[in-house]
Amino acid sequence: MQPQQSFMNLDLQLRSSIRSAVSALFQVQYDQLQLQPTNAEFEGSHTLVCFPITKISKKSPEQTATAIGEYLVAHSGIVSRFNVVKGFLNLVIADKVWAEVFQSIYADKNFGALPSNGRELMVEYSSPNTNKPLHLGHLRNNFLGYSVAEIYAALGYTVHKVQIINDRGIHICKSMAAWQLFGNNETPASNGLKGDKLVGKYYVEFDKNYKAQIKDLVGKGMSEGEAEKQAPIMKMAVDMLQKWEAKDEATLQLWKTMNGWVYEGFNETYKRMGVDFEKLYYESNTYLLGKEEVLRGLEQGVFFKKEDGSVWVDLTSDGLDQKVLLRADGTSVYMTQDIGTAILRFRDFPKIEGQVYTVGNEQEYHFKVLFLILKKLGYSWAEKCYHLSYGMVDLPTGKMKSREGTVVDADDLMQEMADEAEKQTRELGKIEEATDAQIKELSEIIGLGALKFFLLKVDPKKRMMFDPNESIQLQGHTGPFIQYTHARIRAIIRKAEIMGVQPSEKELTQIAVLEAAEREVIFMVNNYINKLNEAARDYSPAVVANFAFDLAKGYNHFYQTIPIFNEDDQIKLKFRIAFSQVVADVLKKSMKLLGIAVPEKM
RNA sequence: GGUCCGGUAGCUCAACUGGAUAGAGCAUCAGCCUUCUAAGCUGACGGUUCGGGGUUCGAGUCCCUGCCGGAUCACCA
Repeated sequence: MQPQQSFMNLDLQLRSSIRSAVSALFQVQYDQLQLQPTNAEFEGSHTLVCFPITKISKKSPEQTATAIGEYLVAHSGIVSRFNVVKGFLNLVIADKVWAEVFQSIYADKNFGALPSNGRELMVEYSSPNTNKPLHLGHLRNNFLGYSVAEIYAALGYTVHKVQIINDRGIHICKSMAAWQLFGNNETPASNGLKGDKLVGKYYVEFDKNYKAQIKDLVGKGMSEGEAEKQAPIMKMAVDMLQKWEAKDEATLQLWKTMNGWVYEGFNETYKRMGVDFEKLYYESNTYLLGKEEVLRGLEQGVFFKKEDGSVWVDLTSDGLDQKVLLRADGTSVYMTQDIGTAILRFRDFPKIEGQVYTVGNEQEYHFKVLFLILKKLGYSWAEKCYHLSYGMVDLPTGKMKSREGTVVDADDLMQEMADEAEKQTRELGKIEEATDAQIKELSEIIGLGALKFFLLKVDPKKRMMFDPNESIQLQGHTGPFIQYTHARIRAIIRKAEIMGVQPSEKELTQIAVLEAAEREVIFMVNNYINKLNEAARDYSPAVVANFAFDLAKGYNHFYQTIPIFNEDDQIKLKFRIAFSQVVADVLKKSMKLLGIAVPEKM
């Protein structure tokens, strides 16, 4: 059931009218109505597909459609005209009905934000390793996860945003080893480098030396496989990992220090990205719980032990394979940690009905297995867990490879976008009285808006192409296009305020005739909640992004055709001010769900 | 090899989950600033929806089959 909405629900009314028509005409109860937007080439806004109804009506599609159309015009009170093309019944909603629809939206101060539905959800996103800085792939991840969380929140859910930080393991030990060898006690404070960048630098340094050592050993006649194990720097990293697990004080100290640098760097990046988290989980805190759970599962016979002492789960009956959960030496693997993390989260937030994991599609198998294991352990919520799987971000030059140095750094990219926005803002020179600081602030909004929109407009599950030249575009199907539309409307509102034009709710319904462009836009705005539901159902911010773009486009069409302030008719003038106001609000709200701000001027 | 995902205009993406003559943006070309912000608007050009079968009133969408690209099938995370 749809929650009660304070604005007039045209769709529901129309559906109910059509059902009445069908039952009156054909004496049959029919609920599977296929209602869709009317194609632009025909008159009308809503189209009823009548082919399926012919089975009931025992008439041709045209006759069926015509009969329903005539009935609706005579009895519904909302349909003023209709036309029939083949089996399609195109309905024209009366302008006074549109005016009422609009008025109810205008009057609803909370339009687009549903009241709490009492349900809780957790959304995990970001979840980086602590050995290198965030990159373009993380940007897609963060923007996606953040946006999905916001969309659910708008629909009345209480949403908890979290992440799991992979703070332990061989990767961070590699950076630690390299830093000890070559760091000369360098710190972010001593050299001014961002903490995550500094640690990342030593991760690269490790790899460089590691490769050189392997090459050297192979040159001395060692096999490649053996050399990978025997390289001194790798032995050092492995040794550190073991010391870490044994809680060696000096190792822990170094680990804490270097992770601390990384977190400082990450926080700066998150701040600029505009994302936030209610609670952070650290693998170093959850992997032990995972281990306990696995041992419990072992006792219960859910898992089994092999001769060497390693613990496994058998998923062959689910069409999957066997999977290791604890190594022979008792140490945990990635899966073990994720089991612990999931359980811990449900203990921390007992009211959540499920979790959304925003993680790349290369881990689809992992999550399939994870959810199955949790189910086997007896956690019923496992079925409500969802892997929000998204495709890789490709560069025109191909795949991003951190080892080949082809990654696009998140900080650099955000800076480039802001710089480009600033350049174009200054070239256009529209904001005459702006200070330098204001221009910087605006450029940040525009640059980040462009970047976020670019990454969010594509269906998450699809792999996407990131062309720097295209992403930096501020025209066309972009965030700034929508921001610009908003800014233009705000200029109109400011002017109306100066002129003292105050739309009143009562007058809004007095408008007799609407322009086509106005009808179209009201139709779109009226569809906003439907779009949010669709976006939530599909975990796809792209739905919201494309909605906002279409709405902006629709409004721009109106803007171009109708000079608002040339209007003598006060009712029309006021209606158009209110109408513009509503569009600006909905643009702002929908962009906010994408994490994108909209400026007052640009 | 098994499993999963994808293939739509020159390029980047849509298509309300089976509906009408498949739509936008970019690029190219032609128009629109003495009027609310031209980061805008209007038009033109652009398609065998990877190929081949099938299902039905109707298929980009569902089924089968082949081709191409990607991911995954680790005691890595």
